Amino acid sequence: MKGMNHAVPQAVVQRLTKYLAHVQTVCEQQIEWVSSGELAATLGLTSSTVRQDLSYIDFSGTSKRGYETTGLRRVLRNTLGCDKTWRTVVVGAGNLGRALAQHEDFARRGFQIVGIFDNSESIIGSKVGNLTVQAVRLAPKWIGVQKVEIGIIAVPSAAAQEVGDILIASGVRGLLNLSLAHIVVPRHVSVIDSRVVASLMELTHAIKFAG
Amino acid sequence: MKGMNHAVPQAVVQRLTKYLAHVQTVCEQQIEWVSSGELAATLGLTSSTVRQDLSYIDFSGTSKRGYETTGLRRVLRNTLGCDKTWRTVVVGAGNLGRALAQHEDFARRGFQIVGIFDNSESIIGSKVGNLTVQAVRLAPKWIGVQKVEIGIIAVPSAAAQEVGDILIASGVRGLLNLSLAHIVVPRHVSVIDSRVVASLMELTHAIKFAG
DNA sequence: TAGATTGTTAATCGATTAACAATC
DNA sequence: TAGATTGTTAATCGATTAACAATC
Repeated sequence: MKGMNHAVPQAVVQRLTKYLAHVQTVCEQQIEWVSSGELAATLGLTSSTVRQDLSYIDFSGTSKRGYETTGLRRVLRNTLGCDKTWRTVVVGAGNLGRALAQHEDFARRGFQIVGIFDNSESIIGSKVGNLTVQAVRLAPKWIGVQKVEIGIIAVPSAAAQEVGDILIASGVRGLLNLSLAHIVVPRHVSVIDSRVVASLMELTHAIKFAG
Repeated sequence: MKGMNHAVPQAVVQRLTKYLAHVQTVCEQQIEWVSSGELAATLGLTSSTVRQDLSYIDFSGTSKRGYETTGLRRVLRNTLGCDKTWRTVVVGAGNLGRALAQHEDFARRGFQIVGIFDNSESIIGSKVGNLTVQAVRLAPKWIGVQKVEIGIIAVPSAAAQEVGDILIASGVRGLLNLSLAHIVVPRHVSVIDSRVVASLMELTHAIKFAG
């Protein structure tokens, strides 16, 4: 209802990605309607939270029926920005960087990996899928020419800030940081920490204190 | 101070992983003391939040000096469970699964990948580092014998719940879910969603509404 | 000692949940 | 119509921040 009022809390944005994942599934099953109660039960939330969350997006439900699935999918995709293609580069062509550059889920959601960079002479020039690993020093010019919008940082923590600075200076608008390091960025750039490794630590903490 | 009182809020646990990353760095630089103000400035928090967070762990600071770095590192590692080795398997030997199985950061933090499984005949038997990809049907027995504690789910979303059920029945205590699917688990098992793909959506949402 | 920094309590802020009138 | 479900307001809950006495 609030539509483009965009002060959507981060906690809500995170849940929107979950709603989209589920709505995508039910759409594929040709199911036409989904209620806040169903979404809540599926994702372990309360229906109140779901309705509150969906009030942030520009889409209305229907009394007695719930939310029309294809419409909800469209608006969630639009709100989350995955209704367009985002030109993306990966810096760091180690195991993780190479894997992400070829990760199908990224392409499917509109994240098109158009380049991959590394600093190691032994890796530069090698192939990753259709792409050839380029030297990091070529990145700034190339990113500008190719109108790259997103940079994925898949280098060791010690190099993460430096790579971030290069990407930002080259004009990317957002960074996905896969390292454990905290990256400082100017206000006009967005960063999200992927937390793959940190997640495992959260998991072991939880295991230690579970039944 | 509260020590093993373990109702540590998830938001706090997430920040503890960040404190550990930074404390690790300063320890390597032979710096002996770190204050709540420094930690806050580095990570973009308030010193109040840092002190409140550290009050959950069994470690005290010193007036006028702050926190002794190697001691803080030890207690954070212990609290987060990365002071021991966790026997871990990966299910799904696609790009992402293979990359994670070989990811150095995991090994460095004590997550020892002892097995990798897949369902595809064309992948079974192939090598991933020192490991050989095994058929998923062999997982339950193998996991029991090998005393595996953690399972990493790197299969497509549609198969994630089924793989989770197999891992849980085999006796793992925690799951790291890399798929976009929501996984339902019994109370004695912990799950953390890694959100690599979802993070990119959070990022594009942020980019759309940034300056 | 004087001053910096902790640990902790109280105040504020924000997010979740409950409740219910509106509605299809 | 009757009943299920939304949208929204108000109440609750929890997390962050401010403030300050204790302390080294």
